[in-house]
Amino acid sequence: MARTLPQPAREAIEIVTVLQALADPVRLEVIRELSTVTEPRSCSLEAYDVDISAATLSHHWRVLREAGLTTTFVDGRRRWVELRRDDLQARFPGLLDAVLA
Amino acid sequence: MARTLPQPAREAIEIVTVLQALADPVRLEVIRELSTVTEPRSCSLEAYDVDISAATLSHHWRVLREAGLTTTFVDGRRRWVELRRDDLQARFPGLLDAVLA
DNA sequence: GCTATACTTCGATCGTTGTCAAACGATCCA
DNA sequence: TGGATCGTTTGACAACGATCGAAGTATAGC
Repeated sequence: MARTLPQPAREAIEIVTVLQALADPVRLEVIRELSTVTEPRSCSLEAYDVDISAATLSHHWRVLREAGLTTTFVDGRRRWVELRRDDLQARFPGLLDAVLA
Repeated sequence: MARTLPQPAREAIEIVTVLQALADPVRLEVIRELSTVTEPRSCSLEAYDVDISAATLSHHWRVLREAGLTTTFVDGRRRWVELRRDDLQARFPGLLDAVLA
């Protein structure tokens, strides 16, 4: 896990941006799938139950990361995504649980 | 309070639609202001701290109502809006609290 | 070095949406 | 009945955003 792509600090995460990021069926789905595991998960298209191109999924990862919902790790050619549970819980307690319930 | 404008039944409220409705700064603001009172509140522009036209606010009330977030009552020339707290709490427990906190 | 791999970025398309002014509809009241 | 008021709807426009294929970038492995 070489480096981490740029992402907002915990205090810089904005509620409107988070809601905008969650307000898309594809992103909500991948966030749900991310929430079922605790370790980082592969970024790749095959790992998710969505019917879009790799380019589009890449766009969604960026939106989620820039909104502060996920962390992306780069490891060679592979990328890994992880939900920022703690940061989100600290910033907006209960929000993620309510959305994913 | 003559009639109530059409709105989705509790079971028909969708999470993505609710998130889309909340993911706008103006709508989030008026929802916040609505949440500070328990009775229905006036629909009129002067009653809210937003910098838009009456036509645009009217559009936002429609989006919120159709998403299932609010109920609109018609009484003569006046309209009143109310947060659907119970329906939202039943459908997505904790969501509204988390968003408004 | 070369080539295959894994994902991103670019450029373009096209539907969606936030916005306003103007027109409209309904209601109240003199 | 005729205005004035309150709010919606319509029509138009610009900005945004989801999407894709193609080109680009970095890395692994030979």
